[in-house]
Amino acid sequence: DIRSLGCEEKRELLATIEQAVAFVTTMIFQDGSSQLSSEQVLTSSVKGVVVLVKNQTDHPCPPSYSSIDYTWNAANENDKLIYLKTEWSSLWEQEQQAHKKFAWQVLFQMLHCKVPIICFNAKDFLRTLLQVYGNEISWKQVADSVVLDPRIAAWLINPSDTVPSFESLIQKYFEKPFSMGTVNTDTGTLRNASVSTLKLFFLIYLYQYQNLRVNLEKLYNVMRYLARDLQVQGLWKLFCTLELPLIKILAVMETHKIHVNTQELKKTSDILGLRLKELEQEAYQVAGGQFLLTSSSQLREVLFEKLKLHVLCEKVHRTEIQQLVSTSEVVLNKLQDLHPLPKIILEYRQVHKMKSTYVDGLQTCIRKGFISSTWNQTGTVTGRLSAKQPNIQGISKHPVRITKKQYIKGKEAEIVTISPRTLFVSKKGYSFLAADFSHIELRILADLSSEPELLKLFQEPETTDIFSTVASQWKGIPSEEVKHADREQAKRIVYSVVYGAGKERLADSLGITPLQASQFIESFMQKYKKVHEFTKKTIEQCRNKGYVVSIMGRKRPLVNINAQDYKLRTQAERQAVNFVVQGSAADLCKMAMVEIFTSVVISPTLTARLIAQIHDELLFEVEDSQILEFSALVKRTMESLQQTTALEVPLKV
DNA sequence: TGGGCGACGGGGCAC
DNA sequence: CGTGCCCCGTCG
Ligand SMILES: [Mg+2]
Repeated sequence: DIRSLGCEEKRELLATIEQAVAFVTTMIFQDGSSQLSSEQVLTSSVKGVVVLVKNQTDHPCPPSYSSIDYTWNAANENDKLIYLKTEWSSLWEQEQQAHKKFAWQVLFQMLHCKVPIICFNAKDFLRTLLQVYGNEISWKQVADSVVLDPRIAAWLINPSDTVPSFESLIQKYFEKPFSMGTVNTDTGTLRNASVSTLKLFFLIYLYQYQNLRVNLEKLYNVMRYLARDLQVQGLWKLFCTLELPLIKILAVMETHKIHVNTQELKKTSDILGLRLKELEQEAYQVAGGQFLLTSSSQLREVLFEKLKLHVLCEKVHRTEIQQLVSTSEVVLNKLQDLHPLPKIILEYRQVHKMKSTYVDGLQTCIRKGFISSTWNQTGTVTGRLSAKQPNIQGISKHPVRITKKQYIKGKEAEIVTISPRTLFVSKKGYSFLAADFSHIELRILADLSSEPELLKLFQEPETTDIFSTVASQWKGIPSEEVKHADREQAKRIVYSVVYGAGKERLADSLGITPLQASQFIESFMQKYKKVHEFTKKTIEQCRNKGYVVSIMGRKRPLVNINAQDYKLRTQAERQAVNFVVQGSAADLCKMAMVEIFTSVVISPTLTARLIAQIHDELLFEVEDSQILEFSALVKRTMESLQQTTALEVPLKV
């Protein structure tokens, strides 16, 4: 505990840190738990930080473990365990001030000496440091830290393993038979602790910390094995150059708060609520009774048992598991001419979705007028990011129009449009800047398949809009005559066919017959032969290796690729094709994030902050005076990834 | 008997 | 067709 150290001891400690070969660290929460105890990390507030300082051992690991320009060291009784308190009862006292200052000195040195910091859920650790020392430091100061996160390593090795826990990693890597020879120090360190002179009531705390020491030593060893595994699987570079730098980017992003227009939020919630009440009454009238409009099972009863609407309609969708007649949008659209109820339900659903998810749902995420999403780096199988509370990647784009009778009588207009994205407002003197890759997945597909027709479209400068051009070629009409609907149809056909949509699915999404859809699929395969070859080749490679690989070497194992079961096998085939394209797009967007972050950190003047990543789009908050300079930098950086990754096709932002 | 809780299914938004 | 998050209702 640094609070018990004298002046000389503090100096010694800083010297030890300078000599360290690694740090293994975790936050300690108010309830005594650490980041290693499974989940529940955000519920309890942070009490302090424990750091295991790894020192050079007399017996370094055998060379087989040190092939990454780094020597992994066996557990050693010289390893030091430090406790840094980060929470202070009152900063009025000089003593506490001094402790806080010294704690930061220790952490600052750790973060800047380029010695790896191993931390399970490193993002939460970095974010907490930024929050605790927010007044003293700039976010740019965490930029050159070297953090290793075992959870991310494990996820890269097996992205299907949804959030591996510390315990499961121990099981998998540490308690393997072959690890027995190298690691046997856990009970040793416990016994070596000479605690007999300490007062009794300290024993329990000491035991806790010794237990923690054991676990941190284990974590260090787990990271050793993971590092080896990453190297063997060719994932080490991806880990070091893309996923690790992303940790701090996400940590910094989580410390940034976005302002929300709470007054507008409240107002729209009320308007939507009134409209829902109206629709509810209309629905009860035409249905001839009350029922829960939000309940699909009750609606099913009304539509198909009471009114028997489905018998007048052939080929209605059924639900996936229970194989009941679906009440989904597609089905309700088909029923519209038979009865007034489906139309009412459709509007009710739209308004209810808007209110519950985007307005009231957003409201629950607001703290003091601001929101900040939690970003999950290991939440997808394709390498994408995910966000929650709020899911800022899923905010509706399309506005909803509400016709209102009387809200504030006569004062307001009859029709109001509600678009959730306008509820987010930038700081005064700043603007939001969005930069998105244009048709990134299609470009990647063109590159991976080397399809000449597709490549040509992207390489020719006269192609202003890819899907309009595809539509004009498709329908054999001049590009000026391509309508919005034609473009949308072309877009749907392209993405549907590429990812293996069946004729029924495509028919539903286009509102055509399955026969027409199957003809579309056929002629698409005919026109873009190399795309079809690419999908076949991808599936074949997956069958042989058991996994597929993205542009940057990200892997997705698909055991079902050789399954007997037709449904499982074909699903794996579609997942394989989708992964290569979606995963590669995720690679590129992450690379853009890392490069732009680095540029801003280096710049003494740029202050732009990343607000969100929406898969192929980066959203920033930029000082108004820097918009021109920064947007040029962003565009240049993103587009030059073509050269970085040696793509045949240009990237457009 | 009834409320709280988690798992699950259906539905719908994003890319 | 793929990848997510989140709403709601149902059920045990
Ligand atoms: Mg785009």
